[in-house]
Amino acid sequence: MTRARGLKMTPQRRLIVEYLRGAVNHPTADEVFSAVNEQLPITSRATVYNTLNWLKAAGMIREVFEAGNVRFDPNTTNHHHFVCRACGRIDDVDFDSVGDVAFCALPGRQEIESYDVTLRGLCAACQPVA
Amino acid sequence: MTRARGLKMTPQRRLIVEYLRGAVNHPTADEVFSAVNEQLPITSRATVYNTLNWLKAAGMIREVFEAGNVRFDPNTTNHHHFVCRACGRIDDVDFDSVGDVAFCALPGRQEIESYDVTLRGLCAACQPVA
DNA sequence: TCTAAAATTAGATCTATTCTAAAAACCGTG
DNA sequence: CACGGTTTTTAGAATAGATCTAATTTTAGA
Ligand SMILES: [Mn+2]
Ligand SMILES: [Mn+2]
Ligand SMILES: [Zn+2]
Ligand SMILES: [Zn+2]
Repeated sequence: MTRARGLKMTPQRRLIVEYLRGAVNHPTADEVFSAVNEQLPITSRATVYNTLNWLKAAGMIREVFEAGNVRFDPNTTNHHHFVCRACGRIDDVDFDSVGDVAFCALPGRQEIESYDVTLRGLCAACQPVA
Repeated sequence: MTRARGLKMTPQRRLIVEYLRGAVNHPTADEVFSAVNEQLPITSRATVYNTLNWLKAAGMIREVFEAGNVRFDPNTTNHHHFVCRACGRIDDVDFDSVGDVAFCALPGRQEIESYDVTLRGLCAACQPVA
């Protein structure tokens, strides 16, 4: 996740990439900004946004949109998501955990290249107490 | 789609609801604002946003997030979406056009209540010319 | 070490949305 | 039909997320 592409390595970029590598919770840009600033307290928002955009363009992270928020996903493998309606957490769901989606009889002449499934419900922690 | 819920009917609300009823393209708030202002040129953004939020709270429209934009969906039936990667259009995909999604072996103890599928690719109009 | 190119910064700007307070419209009642 | 309390609308201010800018600093190769 750290290969350069005509880019220079800097402490800011290193921290952003490291934070994303460990992130399991689809952080927002602001969460990345806060985390990086705990280590390097003068890091600017512009650098965080620029770096996130470059990583995205380089295909090293993805964006996830949920509940009107833009979040970043360091997992670039083909996978799905589970969203808890109570706490809002977004968990990865392995591609193979969901059986092949069979789409047929689509109205137009679309060419389907990929798909993703969003499962919604209550996560384990938000389950009512029996 | 026009039932009141303790709300008064006004020309602005009527136009917003009518526009949404006919909308097939998941309009943004600004597109609703523009369309309504062609008929009633002094309608304010605040009214458009307020009305959209009420309709959403009343379950008469839904929100769709794609490419970082908030869009509104007058189709409240259970359905999926197709997103064209070239032109960005979002088409409804009937729930029955997609075979049942079988999810198994999920990591946690989530309770799945619903799911939706986003199909991605090229729409008919954006298909390369053979 | 030197230097050109690239990156960072603070703050300005832009865009989408919400908030606010005053004016206008609505509608049941007299 | 006019009244008056309540609801709604409006313009513009305020807020939040994201991008842009121009000046300064850093990087990394020679
Ligand atoms: Mn993910
Ligand atoms: Mn739809
Ligand atoms: Zn939860
Ligand atoms: Zn298209």
